[in-house]
Amino acid sequence: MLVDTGLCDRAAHVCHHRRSENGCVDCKVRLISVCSVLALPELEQLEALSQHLSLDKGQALFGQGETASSVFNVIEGALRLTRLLPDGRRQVMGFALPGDFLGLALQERYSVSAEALGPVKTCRFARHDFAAMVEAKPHLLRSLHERAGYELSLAQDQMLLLGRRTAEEKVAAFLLSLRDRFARAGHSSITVELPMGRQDMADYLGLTMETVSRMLTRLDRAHAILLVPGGARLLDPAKLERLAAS
Amino acid sequence: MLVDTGLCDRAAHVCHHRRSENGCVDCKVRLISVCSVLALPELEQLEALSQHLSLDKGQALFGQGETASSVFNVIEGALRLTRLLPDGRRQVMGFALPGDFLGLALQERYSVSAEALGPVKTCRFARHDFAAMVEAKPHLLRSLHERAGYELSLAQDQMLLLGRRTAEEKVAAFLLSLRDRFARAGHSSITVELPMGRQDMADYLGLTMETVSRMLTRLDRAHAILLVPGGARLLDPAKLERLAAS
DNA sequence: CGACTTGTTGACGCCTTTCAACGTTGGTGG
DNA sequence: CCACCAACGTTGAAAGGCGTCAACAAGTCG
Repeated sequence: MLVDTGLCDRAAHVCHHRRSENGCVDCKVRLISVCSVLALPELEQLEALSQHLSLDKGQALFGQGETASSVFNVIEGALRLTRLLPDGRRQVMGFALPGDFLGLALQERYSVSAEALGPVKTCRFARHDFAAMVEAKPHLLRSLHERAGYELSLAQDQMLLLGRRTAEEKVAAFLLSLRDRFARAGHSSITVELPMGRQDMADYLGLTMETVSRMLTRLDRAHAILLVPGGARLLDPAKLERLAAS
Repeated sequence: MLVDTGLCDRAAHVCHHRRSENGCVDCKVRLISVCSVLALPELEQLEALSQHLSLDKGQALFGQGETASSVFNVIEGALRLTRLLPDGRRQVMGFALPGDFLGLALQERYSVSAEALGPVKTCRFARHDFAAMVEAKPHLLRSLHERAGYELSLAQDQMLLLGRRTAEEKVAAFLLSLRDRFARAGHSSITVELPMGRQDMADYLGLTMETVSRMLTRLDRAHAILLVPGGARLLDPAKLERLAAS
């Protein structure tokens, strides 16, 4: 698609050190990220503030309670967003996928911890710089606010799930919601990738690892899904919807 | 403070029909609502768009999925915000208290239903009008966005509670969080008012009414609280914090 | 190949739900 | 004034869903 893709591949290191491929214009997630509301000149302005940051599996991007010095756009890979109880019990608040923006509330401190589930590429901005840009561009703030509203709605879905659904319903609903999220990002497929482990799913759904495993095999045996390494094939989405009670 | 307070009191009905007391300037919740970021001339502008709306106990302000034609500021009383599963299971997403803004995401449709827990007074704006004002005043949008970030953080607290706390912890944490919310609104007291019924608490905490009742009496018998009609006196907040595991 | 991490499966126990009875409060009308 | 009723809350007994503990399987990396 682009002219210097070849060049970029050869000089991959330098390129990644600067910006995505040849800059924001060519960014894989531009059209599904907050950047999509920016015009070209604004995009260049943003690019000047950006900086690429890669993480390996398990690395933390930031921790709950830390001063929020940066905000991030996820370009590639997935992260889990978690909160901890003092005694170590963990709740996964969500999973960040390509196109997601981390720190959109622009608050002083991170309200969750973010850890890479696998290799991750992000676009980093100093919060101060980004906030200044937001201040100068109300439509960017508007876009951020829209996203915040969407996040709030997702959080409400999750509260309903955590409070009022059974284990089987939780797992079924989780698979469907993941499918929908991938579809929104332009990745429609009958096979849902599960970049997170069973424990992460459990901590997301308010269950134990064992129960998640049991429910997945139950759905498998009911021919609603087919478990494959690193994912699940949704054989019977209609049945899944019924089981999810949504 | 204002000249025609006397007049207004005598003509209370008309006044309430128009705006709070003598208008936004005298509004009880002005300093704790989104309006607090508005300068006086802006406040008058807002007042021109406002309209008072009162509800009786049980009345619905709006329903989930309905077109969001209005947004609201809660002036007096409390509402519950709920979502329903198709089979009738209910999750209370939160309780709106004086100073809270309903519809701050400014989305097309309401994501929850709102019902009055008792007599309620609200300040109503046509969403279109309010959105236009927000568009013209970035600092108002900024304020809305800050509130959205706070709401998101509360939602995360609740997800942690729903997913990872025991029944006793849930109830203890609930009492403490209610106390803190009243304190934020300037209503510090050792006795926490409980404007909602046991079923509403249960649907908020992901429990049954019976379990909530049992945990409350258990806390009472442990001398952590004292149950009183319509509320609870927090006898031993420290013990409560310990029991809440927060 | 062996150690380690991750996931699956089974047996058992407990916390919360379910079902049911009873108590309490407040409003209504005789 | 009090009987009556409905809504709300409390308490008990029993059942069940999910968690806990433990063994085992499978995939991964040195």
